[in-house]
Amino acid sequence: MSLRHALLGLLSEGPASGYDLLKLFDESLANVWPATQSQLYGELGRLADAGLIVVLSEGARGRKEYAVTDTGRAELRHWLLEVKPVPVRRYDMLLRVFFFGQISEDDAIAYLGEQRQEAAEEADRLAELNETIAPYADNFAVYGRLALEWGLRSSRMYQEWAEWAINEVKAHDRTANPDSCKPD
Amino acid sequence: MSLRHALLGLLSEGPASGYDLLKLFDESLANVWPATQSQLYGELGRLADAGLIVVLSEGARGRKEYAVTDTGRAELRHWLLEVKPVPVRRYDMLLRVFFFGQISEDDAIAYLGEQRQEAAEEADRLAELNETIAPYADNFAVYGRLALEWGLRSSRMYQEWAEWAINEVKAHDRTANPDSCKPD
DNA sequence: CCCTGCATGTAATCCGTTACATGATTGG
DNA sequence: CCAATCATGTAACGGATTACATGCAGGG
Repeated sequence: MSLRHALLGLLSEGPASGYDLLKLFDESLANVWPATQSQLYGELGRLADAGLIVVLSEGARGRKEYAVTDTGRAELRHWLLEVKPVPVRRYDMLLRVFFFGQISEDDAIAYLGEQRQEAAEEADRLAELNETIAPYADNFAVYGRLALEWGLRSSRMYQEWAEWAINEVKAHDRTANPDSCKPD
Repeated sequence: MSLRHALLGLLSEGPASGYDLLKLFDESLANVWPATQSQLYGELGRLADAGLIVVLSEGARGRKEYAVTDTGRAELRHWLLEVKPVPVRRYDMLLRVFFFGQISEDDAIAYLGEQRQEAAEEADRLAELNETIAPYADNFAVYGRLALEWGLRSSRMYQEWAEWAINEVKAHDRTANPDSCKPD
């Protein structure tokens, strides 16, 4: 149920409409907790029903501006301080690695090479993003930078692992076929 | 839809029952793609309906032994070679970091310290697991080791990041309150 | 006047988790 | 004979994705 806390967190910096929040999500939280429009509006309704947020004002085109209530702020603090984060446990990419026995070693190496490449591109993308953030902006920028650094380190690690794994597969290949000789 | 491919992958090393597969899941795939018993039996039924697997034999206590069909093997290969892995994009732990503005800097540091600790424990756990795997066992062991190495590098990176982030928050604290002086 | 952007909602479907439910076999 | 293990299934619920559906307001 982290979407609700993400919304409470965003609203805790100031009132916003569903539309505003959707943009905030896409700008800042997309890399750690994506959400779709329909999910977002649904959750806002439920948050309002639960009294964690309220409609501050209604504007043009049915625009509703929401603000966090004290109950909502308390819930956010509770989640931040007392609820243990759930570690990620599903890696489509690694699952395939278990089944490398079903494809040729060349195909396995090609797969790992692609992963290496994607990780490198992700690292570049994040490094660039890092440049565009003003050094001392709002709270989101300051703390978002910590998350961004995580992404950078993560994609670098990913890249290095893929390089290491390619060599492992090649070594395994040589053990299995000691007479064959393939070019790099 | 990776559960289905995980099942096809496991079955591609030899026939097994739902019960067998459940144990295989918990032993080898739990860290990259967990599955519950009820999910597994449901998916086996759907795979059989779709003709990707067949019931080889029925044993005692209603035991059904499944085997992959050629269609199933083709589907597995297709998934391995042509379907791009979906990158993980939801990090409960990092989402909280964005909202550090809502808690005190000491609380933020405590949070990061816990994460550092958990990462260290995970690294130890995986290092130990690495020792228990026979050097040249079956395909799963050989390639599973690649995934395990990923986990090791990942938890080390996580740990180092948390240490770095703690210092960042402290530095930010000192910028905000230049006169205060806290013990480490 | 029309297109773009603002703005909100609903419905269908899938995947995953938790809990419930049941029964057969085997070893001590 | 009893407990542990083998073995399979169903039901309820929640969260996420995709697609559908609608309509207003402002600028060119």
